[in-house]
Amino acid sequence: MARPATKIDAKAKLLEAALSVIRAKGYSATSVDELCAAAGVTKGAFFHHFKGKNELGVAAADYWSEITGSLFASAPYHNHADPFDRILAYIDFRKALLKGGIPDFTCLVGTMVQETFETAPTIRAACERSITGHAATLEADIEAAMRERNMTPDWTAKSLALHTQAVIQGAFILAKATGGAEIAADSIDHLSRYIKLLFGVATEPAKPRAEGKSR
Amino acid sequence: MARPATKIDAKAKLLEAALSVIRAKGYSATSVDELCAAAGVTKGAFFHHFKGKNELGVAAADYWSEITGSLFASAPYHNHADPFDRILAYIDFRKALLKGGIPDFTCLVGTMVQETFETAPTIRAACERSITGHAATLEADIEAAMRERNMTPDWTAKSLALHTQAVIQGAFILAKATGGAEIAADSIDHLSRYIKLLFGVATEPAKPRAEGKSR
DNA sequence: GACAACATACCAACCGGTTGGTATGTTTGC
DNA sequence: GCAAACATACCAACCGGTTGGTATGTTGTC
Repeated sequence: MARPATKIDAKAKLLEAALSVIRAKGYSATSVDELCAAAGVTKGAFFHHFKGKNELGVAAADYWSEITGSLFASAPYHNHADPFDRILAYIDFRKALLKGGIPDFTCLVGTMVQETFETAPTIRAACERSITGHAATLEADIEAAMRERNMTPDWTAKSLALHTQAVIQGAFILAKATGGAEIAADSIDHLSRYIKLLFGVATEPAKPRAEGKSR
Repeated sequence: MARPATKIDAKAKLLEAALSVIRAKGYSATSVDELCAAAGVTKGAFFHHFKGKNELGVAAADYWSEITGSLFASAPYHNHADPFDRILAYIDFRKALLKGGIPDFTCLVGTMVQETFETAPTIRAACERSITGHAATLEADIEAAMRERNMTPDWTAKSLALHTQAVIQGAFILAKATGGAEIAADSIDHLSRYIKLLFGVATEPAKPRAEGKSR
């Protein structure tokens, strides 16, 4: 057993603190001292578990992958029998997560990679793993939906899966810029509409072209 | 005439330096000293022109709006007679800008707002102005294209204009995460495809549904 | 008693910002 | 028309606080 059990482990508390503090203030603006204060541990504990701030950054990104990985793995959208329905339910799920304060629903690795892509290669790589790894879980459903319909489009399942992540990350930026989630939700609606159109599902009350004007 | 003429103004050099340094390292990680060194001026000059680092941030965002504003205003995509063609040409133009190093084609305000949305309201507001202002230039063409086709969709021109910005911002994040522009280009292709589908333009070699399986 | 898990105390470098100062206009009173 | 008064643009040196990081304990567990 070995675990002291009395305490929830300084490392875990530091990682948990990192998620909230970095999402609110960004990676560079978050100091080690502040992280320790938020976690309720001392600096000695910090440097006992991490060689330096960058290593904490990598660990935070990996921890984020774990947390979100299990959140999405156990999410109800997998219950749909049809893979296409799972894709749409996934997007609905992402939209439903846009609740609470902005730091609460935005993405840790999306925030971190913006600041570190040039200066901290190990953090950049950890963020890449997190994003592409999550996209890969979607790719399978997209591929299945394509196969089911015998589609041979000029795009790949992988690029569409990554596109969903781009839209979501971009929606977060708009939310941060405007100070609210409304525009982000609209953008995710557009993503949903796109995927329905791609797979040939009618969405609109659509009365396209009524009078002349062909194009 | 009065112009010192000998020098190009310390303020202008600082703003120019801010664009490149902040895009590469982020706002928080960029120090005033570093900015001064990159601009070739002293700290005294910095604080003569700006009350503090945050004021420089606001000025940099406004300067970014100016620079990009005139870049897009004079871009050739406006030459198309049909508003819908202008939209597609705009997106092509954005894709064509994905050249050179990542800090060279990514967005200053998209980067800055991620770090400052909670801690520096004035910078956040300046970034919002920049993004929404740019989106507004697109909105007019979208509205015109909708009117031309007598469309009454369940989305607005404004939300679609902002969605294009979300996709582009998200594409930048993917570029930063993967260390290359390829995935970003793919995502912009998806955006182009979406808009064509929305406006009822066939894009694909598309052989949707060949055998049974209706849905 | 050895070792992991912490805490305490401390440091040199760097941070944003201030200081007192100079050099060069520009304005205004006479 | 010219000099005092003021304004602008900039600079080098410096300041106190904060930074990431280290060196050295102390404590609890096997």
